[in-house]
Amino acid sequence: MADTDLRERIKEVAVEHFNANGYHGTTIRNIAKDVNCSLPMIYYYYKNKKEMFDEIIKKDFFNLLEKQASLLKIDNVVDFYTKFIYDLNFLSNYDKQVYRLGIKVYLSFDGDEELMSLMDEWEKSILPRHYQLLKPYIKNVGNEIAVVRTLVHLLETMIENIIVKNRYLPEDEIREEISIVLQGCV
Amino acid sequence: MADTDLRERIKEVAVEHFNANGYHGTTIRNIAKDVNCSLPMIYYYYKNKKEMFDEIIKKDFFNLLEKQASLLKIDNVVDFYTKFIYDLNFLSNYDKQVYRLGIKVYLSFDGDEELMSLMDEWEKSILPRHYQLLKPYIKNVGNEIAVVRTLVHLLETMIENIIVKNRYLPEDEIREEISIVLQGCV
DNA sequence: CTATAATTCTAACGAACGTTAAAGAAAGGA
DNA sequence: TCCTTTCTTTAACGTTCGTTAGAATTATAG
Repeated sequence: MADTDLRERIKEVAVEHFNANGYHGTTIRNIAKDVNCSLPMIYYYYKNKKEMFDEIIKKDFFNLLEKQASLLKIDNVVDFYTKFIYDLNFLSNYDKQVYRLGIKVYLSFDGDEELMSLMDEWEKSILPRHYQLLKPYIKNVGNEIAVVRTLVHLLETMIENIIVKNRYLPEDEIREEISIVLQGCV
Repeated sequence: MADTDLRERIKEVAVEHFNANGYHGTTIRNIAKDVNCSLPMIYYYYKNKKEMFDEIIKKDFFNLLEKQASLLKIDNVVDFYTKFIYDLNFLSNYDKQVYRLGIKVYLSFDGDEELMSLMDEWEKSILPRHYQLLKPYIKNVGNEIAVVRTLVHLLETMIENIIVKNRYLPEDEIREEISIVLQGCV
């Protein structure tokens, strides 16, 4: 086992535990047991429980979000958003769990004030980004902003179904729903 | 203070704590401190921590859901769903927090397997109920089921915004989004 | 081979947890 | 008045928590 393999392994197990039991329900001892290492090893690689949780959200979750956002390049609008959501089905287990944990913090079901405000900032950037993306392709009048807002809301629910409830969403259902929202606009 | 006033007060404070800190992050001592009673008083009225949590979900949350569902009577479809969501803004603080806690369990962010499966049953009833409600008013062909599904998904996000993120959703925004989904069908 | 640095362990610390025993106050009917 | 039931408290139990001290082991470099 190489240098930081154990560190990564600890974090993987921690993500599972934080997901299953929440921050307070997760114990360092249980993590160590599942990793098959001694308890103080956790403290060798991480300053404490809180810094571990913070690293998962601040590093891994936001990396994931940025990676996702960077993929936002449009050809056909419906095709594009369908693929965007559909691909979430095939994220790695670790990425899914990090994503799930992030959503948990986003909904202020876990984490602390600091992480929450990071989330708020991110959220504020969502609508403008999608509006800018869709702008060149929307031909309708008047209610474009409402359409983008509705679309983003719909995307949120679908993301939650895949990531949080761990369901498989078939491509045609995704396409159907996106088409309904965008019908006549694009 | 009457007979069961203290019992209710304890539950109110408990709901706040479960919401803010999760099941494991909530301590009986902190509840007692906020209620301004001694620690064993909690055990005088509730068998233990778990039964308290269970009562909140099984009694209060599901009562709330049923009360909401019983209001589902349609005149004008868009008006109706708009009002349905808009009224959530004005739920009492206690009802909002119970609702929030229920959603937390629904997303399996808290609670246990038993509560989760209760939620699953409830969830299965959602789509058929809305489909039956909307059926007489939908005039479109082919994709009615997808429209209902999309509508329910949209409703979910809006409920989450009001209840979980504790935001005020203005009536016209709600109406706009519902209209976009239902456009041409109703 | 030896010394230094990087890992990993056993053992324990104080604090906080859920829960309960046991007894004191308050209230109400006889 | 006294007795019984209902409410409320102080004090403590055993357990588990996050965290650390300090020593043992392993790897690395000279």
